[in-house]
Amino acid sequence: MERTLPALPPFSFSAVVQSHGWAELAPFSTGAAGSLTYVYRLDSGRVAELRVREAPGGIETAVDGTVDGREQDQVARDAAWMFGLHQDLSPFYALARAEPKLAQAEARAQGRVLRCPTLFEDAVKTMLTVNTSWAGTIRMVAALVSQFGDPLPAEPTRHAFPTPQRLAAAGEAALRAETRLGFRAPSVLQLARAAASGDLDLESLKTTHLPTAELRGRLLQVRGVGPYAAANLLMILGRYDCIPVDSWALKMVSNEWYEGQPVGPAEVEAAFERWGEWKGLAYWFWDWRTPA
DNA sequence: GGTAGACCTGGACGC
DNA sequence: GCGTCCAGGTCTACC
Repeated sequence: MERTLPALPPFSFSAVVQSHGWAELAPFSTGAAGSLTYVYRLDSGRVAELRVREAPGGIETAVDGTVDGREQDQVARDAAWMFGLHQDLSPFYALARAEPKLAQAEARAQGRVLRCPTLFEDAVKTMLTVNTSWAGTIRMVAALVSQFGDPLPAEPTRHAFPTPQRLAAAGEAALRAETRLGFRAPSVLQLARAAASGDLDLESLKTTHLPTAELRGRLLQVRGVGPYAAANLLMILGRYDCIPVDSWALKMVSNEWYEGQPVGPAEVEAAFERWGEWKGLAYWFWDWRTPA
């Protein structure tokens, strides 16, 4: 089944896919002609491959197999969320036009970041970016998906992202020894158990009207989510008041404004303070000087 | 409130 | 091939 979904302009399919490294993490993969595929577990329990590619003014989605009306609605809803089709970033572009380092943002339709269908999946993946190399994150996510995700019937070597219930049932020992999550295993397990039991309704945070500070506070209550991870999840939720300060951010800000001298999170915050509620986007899409 | 050290893995490096 | 060192963000104990 194929379907075209419109996006609020300006929109660029490739800008979303390339917005951060999420497209490199299972069960995403890049397909022919720049399309994006995602092994997808529908609410019905059926596992299918979702293929997304650019279409005039938006995206075209395709799902294999017979898709009933309820599944069609779910695919449209989730694809719109994943690509931020309804996001209005015009206030950010209005500010960015006056900043040479962001002057190309509107023309390139930069601003949307690729999301997973569920905040649970985004949260687990964010936890697995913590204190490791990007190669390590790719490895851990791939292991998690292949060991605990439901297989794609047409291609059983590919799997969907595991459900909270499936991960909750996995023991910490398995997550450490087999999936090699290391010290992140208890955090992932605790998050999965809270989501599976209903104690933590992560998905409701996608539509909450809570002030960002309060939302950030809730995210920080999750074990394994510190300032960096909370800011990253807030970006995914469309809240840009915080900057996900990691070692890369410290290095880039040091190079951009402090001639390579060591800086801390306070200097990173100060550098983008004037961007207010668009701070995170200004940081994310800044045209950084290449380190010497 | 601020700081130091542990957590865990994989990769780089030296021998 | 083996051992050592390092990068990476969060948590906890301690001051």
